[in-house]
Amino acid sequence: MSATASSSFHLLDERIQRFIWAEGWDSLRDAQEAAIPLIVKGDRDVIVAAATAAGKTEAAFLPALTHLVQADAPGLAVYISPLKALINDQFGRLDRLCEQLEVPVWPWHGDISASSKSRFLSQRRGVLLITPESLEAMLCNRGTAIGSTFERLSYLVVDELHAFIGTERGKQLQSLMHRIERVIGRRVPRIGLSATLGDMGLAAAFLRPGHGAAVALVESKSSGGELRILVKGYEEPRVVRGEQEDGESEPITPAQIAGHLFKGLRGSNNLVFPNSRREVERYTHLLTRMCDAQQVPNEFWPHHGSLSKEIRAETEAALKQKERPATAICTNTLELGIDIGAVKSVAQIGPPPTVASLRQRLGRSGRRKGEPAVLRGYCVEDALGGQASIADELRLGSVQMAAMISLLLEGWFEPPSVKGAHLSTLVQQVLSFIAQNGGATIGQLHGLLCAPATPFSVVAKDEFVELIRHLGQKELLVQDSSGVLLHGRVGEKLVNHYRFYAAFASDEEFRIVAGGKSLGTLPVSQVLTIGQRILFAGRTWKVEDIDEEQKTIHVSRAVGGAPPLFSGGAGRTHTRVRQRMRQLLEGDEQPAYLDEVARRFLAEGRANYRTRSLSDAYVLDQGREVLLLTWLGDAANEAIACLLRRRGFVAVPAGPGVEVLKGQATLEDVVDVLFDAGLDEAPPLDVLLADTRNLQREKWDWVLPDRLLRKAYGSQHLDLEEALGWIRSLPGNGGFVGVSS
DNA sequence: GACCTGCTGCGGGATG
Repeated sequence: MSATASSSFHLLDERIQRFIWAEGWDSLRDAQEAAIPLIVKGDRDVIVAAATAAGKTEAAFLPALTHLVQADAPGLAVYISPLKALINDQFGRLDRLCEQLEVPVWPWHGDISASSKSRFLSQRRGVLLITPESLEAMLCNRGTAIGSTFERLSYLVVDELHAFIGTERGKQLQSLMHRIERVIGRRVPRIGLSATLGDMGLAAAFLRPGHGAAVALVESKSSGGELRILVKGYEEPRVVRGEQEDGESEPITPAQIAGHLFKGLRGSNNLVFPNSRREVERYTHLLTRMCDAQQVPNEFWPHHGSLSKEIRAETEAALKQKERPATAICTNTLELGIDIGAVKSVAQIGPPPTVASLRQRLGRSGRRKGEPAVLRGYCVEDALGGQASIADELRLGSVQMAAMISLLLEGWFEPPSVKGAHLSTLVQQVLSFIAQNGGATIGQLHGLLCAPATPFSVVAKDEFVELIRHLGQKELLVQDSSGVLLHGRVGEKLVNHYRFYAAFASDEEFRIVAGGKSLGTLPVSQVLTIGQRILFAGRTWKVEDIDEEQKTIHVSRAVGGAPPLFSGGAGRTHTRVRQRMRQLLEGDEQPAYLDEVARRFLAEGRANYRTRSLSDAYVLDQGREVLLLTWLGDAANEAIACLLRRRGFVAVPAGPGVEVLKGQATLEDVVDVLFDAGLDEAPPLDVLLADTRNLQREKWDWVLPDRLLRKAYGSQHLDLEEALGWIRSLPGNGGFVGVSS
């Protein structure tokens, strides 16, 4: 490390400089160079955004540790991570450096012993590595000790900031940091570490609500290397009725795709993303069977959230070791965080959930200098003919894949959605603060959580009062004679269980056990019968017994069988993606990365788009239903559906548009009502959703009063402004109406 | 027609 090359190096403590020499690092990365002077003084909030493996952790900790060891009294830095695995990784990396500095490092999460935790509590100095849930538990259960525990706190470091923005857990994290600062009576510098973000302003506003403009921003300049892309199309033949008498017929394209993967991926490390756990099982099964059939060692390993820790660890170990090549078939469990080394290529089967997610997945490939990142895309479309749907005719899956790749190449990806009010998490934070403080007045709670520049500042005073009253009716809260709020009968029970600490809900699941050995878990919503065959961990099993008390399914090995269904929610597609899809269908651009079949899909989509005159027509008459083709994102389509429902129609968002049941009405009636909706003022969310049921999505939604539940849902899921903007921009506004059938 | 994350305090009994 030369003195002239780096000015930031000299800002670091001498012992840290010696450590860097000893490690043999030739230079500081640009993100570290820029972040050190901003962080070392410990007087401001900073976001460091850089691609994976750019040394973000060091960018935060080299200056933060310098500050800690040079302070008059021993200080404390708190590092907050979304994953336990990441805490364990970071502990390994930090502990060696910190040992030389005589700074203790304390991992703290659910798997850490109580004795280690109490040793930290007696010392209260060094670096604490913790999850939001463990921090919640600490505030909840050790309320009176919080002031002294964090007395010497100098930094709050948030890792994987992008994974928190716009989520229930992110809202919880904001509230936890805020509550700690309130107890110790001063602001603590917040350091956010993130993958590159589209909108740094949103991230800054998230890190320091109300004062985002004052957050210092460091963005790594290191540009992405070369990217090689191949997208292959596969056509699934139509199933002729009568051929499937002995049960479900298996589709044939997965075996073809697996064959291509087998040839292309063997001999190197890769990740395959088929978008669902069920498909992970399907492809792992196909690929391991191919290894068996060719009598070669297996190179394909499954990884998803329903698999046991042991099976996942086996896959991670296969990827990490260097002796033999390994490919993981996975869900987004391998998208974030844990270090699995560089992979040669990434395969994406079907369009990815979002461009942002595709980008994150590709970040795992081509990380060594001079090596390109490689993306293999696979598109499956049903053969046309007979009763093909509009989605089939327009080849929407393939068009979406091409649209998302073209946006990726332009450097665009979805900004995080930060409009959600997350009132569910407000309920949790009210209950938690009462536990911490041994009771609270309504004014105290409102001032803490809902005042300007707090995490729930969108909640008005009257709404907060309504919420607290409702929590009283539900026996979550009671008021004592002096007006202080305490936990009610139900609240007491819920707070005094460890499930309370997580802000997000989770499905109840069955354990799957074979011969006494746990294989993993399966969501409880799934219907199962004894004797049925399921695919799990890449193998076929027969269900022997279902123990509802113990929530356990006992299985034995079996041959053949249909894969089990996993429960799931709905994806959210952004308007920009839908508009690029339309642009692709209207234009004649030929993306070079499409193979012959994928090119044919695009050509067929374009031909059908023209035949139906969809450049002009936005109303498609489909007999009993009308399809309004908006080419907007899901949030706007859902808002349009709500506007029509308010006026008596049955309407649901449907891919690139909104499907409306005609009922007794005519197509012209539907269009009239649509224009009518565009003339009105934007209705408040609770009015818009007045007739809609089943809005509960988050953990505490079940205790929200109806009006606030609608507000919470609407703030997160509807884009009313965009919906009204679309209606108002329709051609002629009552004049020309495009109809196609 | 999706996916992921996380979790305490205490008491009882065994062991050094």
